[in-house]
Amino acid sequence: MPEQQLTRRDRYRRRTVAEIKEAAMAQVRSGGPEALSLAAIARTMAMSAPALYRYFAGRDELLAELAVDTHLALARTLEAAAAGATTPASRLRAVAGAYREWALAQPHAYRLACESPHGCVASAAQRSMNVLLDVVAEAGAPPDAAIPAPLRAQLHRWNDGAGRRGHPAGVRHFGLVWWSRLHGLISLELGQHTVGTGIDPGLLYRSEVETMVDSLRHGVTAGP
Amino acid sequence: MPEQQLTRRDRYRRRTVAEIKEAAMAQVRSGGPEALSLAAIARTMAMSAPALYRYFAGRDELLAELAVDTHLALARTLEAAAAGATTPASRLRAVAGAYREWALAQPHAYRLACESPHGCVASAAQRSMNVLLDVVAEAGAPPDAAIPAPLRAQLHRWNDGAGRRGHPAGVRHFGLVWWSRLHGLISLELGQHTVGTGIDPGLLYRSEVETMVDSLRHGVTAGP
DNA sequence: TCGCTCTGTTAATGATCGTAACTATGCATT
DNA sequence: AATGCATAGTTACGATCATTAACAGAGCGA
Repeated sequence: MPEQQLTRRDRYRRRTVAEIKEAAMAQVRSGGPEALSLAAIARTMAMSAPALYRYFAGRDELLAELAVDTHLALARTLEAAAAGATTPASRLRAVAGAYREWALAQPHAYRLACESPHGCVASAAQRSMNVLLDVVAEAGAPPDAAIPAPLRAQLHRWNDGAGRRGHPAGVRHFGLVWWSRLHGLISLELGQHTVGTGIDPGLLYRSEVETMVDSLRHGVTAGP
Repeated sequence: MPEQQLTRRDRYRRRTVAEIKEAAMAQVRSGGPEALSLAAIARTMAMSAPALYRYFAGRDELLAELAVDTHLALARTLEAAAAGATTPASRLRAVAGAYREWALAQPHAYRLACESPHGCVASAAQRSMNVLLDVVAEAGAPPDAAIPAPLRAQLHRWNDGAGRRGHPAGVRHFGLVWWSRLHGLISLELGQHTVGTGIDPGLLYRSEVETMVDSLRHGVTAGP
C-alpha cells in the first residue's frame, strides 16, 4: 500500500490534518494546552470551526493526539542526542542535557506531554524511555540484587519496548529513577520554583546528572 | 487590632471570601484548575457571577490565591507528619510519605499548587521546603565540600526561611534534591505514566525514599 | 442626617465548544 | 456515462463562560 495508492481525497485529508495539528501546536507552544482554541485554529485556516469536527472528535481528542506527537518528537530528539555521543558516560550526559534543553525550549509542549493523564500518551512516552534504558544498559546499571524483592519482581514483569530484548531489572529501575529525577528538576524549574532562591537550575540539574553518572560508574543506586 | 475591632461588614466580607474559596477549591479538587468556573461558583452561592469581581480581580487571581492556600495546607500537613515521628530517619520517611499521600488524595490540587508559574506561589512553597530542610538538617546532611563550588556559592547565598537561622549548603542542596525527586515520582504517577508497566508507584517511591535515607546515613549524595 | 463606599443586581458584549441541518463535491459502482 | 453514497464543508443555533458597564440599596462615618 504505497503512498500513491491513496486517493486524492485521502492525501488531501492528511494534509489538512497535518495543517490543523500544526496550527494547534503553535497555540500550545505559545500559550499552553489551555490556550488551544478550535475557533482560533479555524480562523487561521480560513475555515469554519465546526469543520474541524470532521477530523477530531473534539478539543480533548485533539489535545491527546498532540501529546502523543509531542512525545514522539521528544523521543527523536533524545535518540539524536544519544547517537551524537561516543562514550557511555557522555551519552548519558548528552541525553540528559537534550532532555532539559528540549523542555526549556518549549515548556508548554513539555507540560502537555507530561501531565496528560491519558493511557495512550503514556505509551508514547515509552519510546523516550527506551532511549534512556538503552543508554543506561550500555553504561552498566547496578545489579538486580540491590533492588527490593517485590519491586524487582514487578520490574522483571514489565514488558518494555515491545519486540525488543528485555533489559534487566537493574537497568529498568535505574531508567525509571533517572527519568523521574530529571523530570522532577525540570518540572520545578518550569514552575518557577527556583526563581526566588537565586539558584541556577542548570547547575542543580548538572549536579544531579553527575551524581547519577557517578553512581552508575560505581554500580550503586544512592542518594544526592 | 483584635478580631472584634473589625466592622460588621469586614467580618461578613471575610466569610464571603472564605465561602468563595471553598466552593472554588471544591471545583478544583474534582476537576482541576481548568474546571474552575466563576459562573458555577456564583450559582452554588446563589449569587450573580459579576458579584465575585468585588472579591477577586478575575479567574486568574482567584486561582493564584487558591494555589497559595493549597501550598500552605500542604505545608501544615508536612509539619504535622514531622511532629508525629520520633527519630530523624523516621521523620524523613514520615514527611516523604505524607507528601505523597497528600498529593494522591487530591491530585488536582497538587497540580494547581505545583504547576502555577507565579512568583507568589513559589514563595508559599517555601514553607513546605522549610519542613524538609529542618528534617534533613536534623538527620545530618552531607558536607558542603561535596557540592560543586559554583552551586555551593549560590546555595550559600540563598536566604531560606526568612528570619530563621540559615542551613548549611549541604542541607539546602539535599533538601532541594529530595524535593525534586519526590515531586518527580509523584508527577509521573499522577500522569499515569506507570499504569501500563504494572509497576506499583508506591514501591518505587518508597525505594527512592529509602535510597535517600541511606545516603543521608552515609553522608553522601549519590544515584539510584 | 448626609454622603460615600461597599456590595450586590441586571443587561450586554464577545468568546468558546459543540450539535443540527443542509449543500456540494469526489469517488465508486452499476 | 449515470447514479448514489460517503466526505467535507457551510450556516444557524444553543449553551456556557468571563468580563465590563450601569445602576440600586445597605452600611457606616462625618
